[in-house]
Amino acid sequence: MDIELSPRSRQILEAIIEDYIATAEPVGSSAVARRHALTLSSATVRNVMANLEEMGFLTSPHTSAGRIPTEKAYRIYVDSLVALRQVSRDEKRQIISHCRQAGIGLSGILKGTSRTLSQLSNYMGIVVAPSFTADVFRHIEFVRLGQRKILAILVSSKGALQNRLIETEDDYSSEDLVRMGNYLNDKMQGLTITQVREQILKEMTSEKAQYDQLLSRALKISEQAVRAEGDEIFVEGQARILDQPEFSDAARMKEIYQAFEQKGLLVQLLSRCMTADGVQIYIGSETSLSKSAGISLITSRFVTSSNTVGMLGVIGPTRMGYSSVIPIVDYTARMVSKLLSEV
Amino acid sequence: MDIELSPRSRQILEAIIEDYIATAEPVGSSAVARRHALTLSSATVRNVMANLEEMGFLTSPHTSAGRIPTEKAYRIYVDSLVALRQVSRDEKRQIISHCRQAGIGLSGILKGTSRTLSQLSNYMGIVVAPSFTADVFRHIEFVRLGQRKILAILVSSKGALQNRLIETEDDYSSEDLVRMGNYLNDKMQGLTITQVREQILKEMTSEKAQYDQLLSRALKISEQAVRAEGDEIFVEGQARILDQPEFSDAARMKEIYQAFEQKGLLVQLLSRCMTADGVQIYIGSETSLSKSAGISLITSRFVTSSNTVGMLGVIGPTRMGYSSVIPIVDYTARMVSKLLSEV
DNA sequence: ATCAGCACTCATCACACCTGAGTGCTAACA
DNA sequence: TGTTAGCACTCAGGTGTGATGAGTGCTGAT
Repeated sequence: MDIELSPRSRQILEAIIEDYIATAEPVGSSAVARRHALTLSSATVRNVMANLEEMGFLTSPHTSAGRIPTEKAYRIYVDSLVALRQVSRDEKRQIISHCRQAGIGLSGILKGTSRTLSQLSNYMGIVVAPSFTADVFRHIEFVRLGQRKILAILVSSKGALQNRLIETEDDYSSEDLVRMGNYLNDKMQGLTITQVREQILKEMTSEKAQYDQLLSRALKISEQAVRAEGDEIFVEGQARILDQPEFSDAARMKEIYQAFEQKGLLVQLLSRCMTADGVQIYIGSETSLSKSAGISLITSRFVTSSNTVGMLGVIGPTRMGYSSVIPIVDYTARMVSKLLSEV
Repeated sequence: MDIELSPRSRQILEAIIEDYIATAEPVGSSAVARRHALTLSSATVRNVMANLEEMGFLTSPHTSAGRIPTEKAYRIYVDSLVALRQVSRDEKRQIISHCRQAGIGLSGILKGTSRTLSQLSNYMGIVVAPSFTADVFRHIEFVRLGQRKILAILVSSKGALQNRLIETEDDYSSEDLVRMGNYLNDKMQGLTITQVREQILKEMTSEKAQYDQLLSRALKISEQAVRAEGDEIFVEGQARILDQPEFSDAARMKEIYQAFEQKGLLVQLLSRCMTADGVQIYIGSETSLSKSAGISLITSRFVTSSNTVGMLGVIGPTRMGYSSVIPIVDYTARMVSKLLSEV
């Protein structure tokens, strides 16, 4: 497809996209000819633009307006046209210092990170805390802390640890707890943690559990131990999106906010990004977020010391400053990984 | 002040407020005369309205429009005019069932509660999880769980418990931990938990700590144990606020969202509500939220089994359906208190 | 292949005008 | 004295008209 594009066409397309990103207004032929010091007249540019429109890279909102890039144009732009900016020294400094700032511990850093992303990009920053429910179960241990209080320690195959305090209705002896642990460690080898939970839930309704009081209660506790705590997700800079001229219209904004309110949707969207390495870019309908809202998403993975994987990124309008945001997301992901590996 | 108001004036004021709440449009004299089947002509109503305007209960956006209530009007309305609706059976059912739904444990219930509030009121639901930093410190204990892993158990004078897992850089023996505990229990009696933390921070910089390695590290750990975990706050239904016609204007919306983004502001606002019992109502500028945004807040406290206090409520436009929202907030607070005391 | 020129389109703006809801005031009435 | 009908006045908002200008597509010359 893009082989058909002559170098000149590509250059013009790039110019249009960048102009549009800068101004948010349809760009006309003369603007391209002028601002980009091409040795071409506006008429020639017009011809090229007509071609580009036919190929589906541009549309015009109406006859006598300039043209605006389509999703397809953005796609080819980020794939092959955009010249990525370097992350400036100042930005690097900010990323490193601000990420730590918001608080301590994992969630503190991540919160700070989402804020930093939002600040640097001027769009919405978003961070999904690593969850290790996809990891393979290795070992579980229950420790009796006191009356009706149990500490569950869950280890995944990657060495990730998860501690959880559980308060129970009845009291259990240390021996009971050891037996519970052995039972699970024996039965659940090789399953992912999500699967372990499913298995437990299944057994809870089984015949055996109906008769065996201890087993039944053990399952209940275990279930709490492996239950996925709602994926922590940090969104910062929601107000910033209102700065974008294309969202000054109330109806569209409403659409966006409603989409975000179901955080489940976001998580789902973002978990797709977890599998691949490096920066990933979703443009407009590729996000499969609200159909018409013209939103783009730039994400990257990060890794913790215990090898669990989280996701961070930036959400903004399709008309986003890709050239600067992409490197920022990339660099931030690296830095967060580094920061977390030090802990 | 409101003694000056004749019964008729009050009745008319009430009618205007309720009309305005229903329609969000300035209400004119004839509308009042007609819709409320008063045996009065519009001319008479006009006279009364002129009085009310002079007294500061009404303003007109411009000469030939109707009048809209001022904050002062809303104040007197909620204080003495409004006829509170009963919470319907259906709503009660919803409150009870939905609050439990979102998940388990405290934060699950609270999340569900904020969603329920939002759904029933059609405004924004908001819940602040109880924090016990204002409670008086009673007892702290450190338990060694394993290499470099400590469990801190903090008890407040009201009997509230807080467990926290702490990972340390160095390893500590059980004896070390007991000594640390004794030290704190001894020194910090009678202070609130917030004060305890301040005290610890102070001592960390003291001369003694500079020389005493163990003390210094003990303080560091203790500080983590009593550190206030960012008050959990659940906001649900942010998109709903866009339904309100008065916020269809983009600039105002932006203001609102920016205000909410600093959750600190919200927390501050809400912690004011913690002291008093029963439903509290803040109208417009009384919220000391963004000055011009015309926002009201209806809140009530709830109490957990361990006697810590949280806050829940509804945020909406000043032009809010007070008559139905107030009872809903009231009832929800009672129900949540009950729900939590069962745990 | 490039470009100057030209006719054409159409959103946007400014201006004027009209309409109607709502007001304040006054004078009459109970 | 309180209430009401009537009337002149105000002013936001809608509608219509014409001018403006940015931008286009096409054509014919270079």
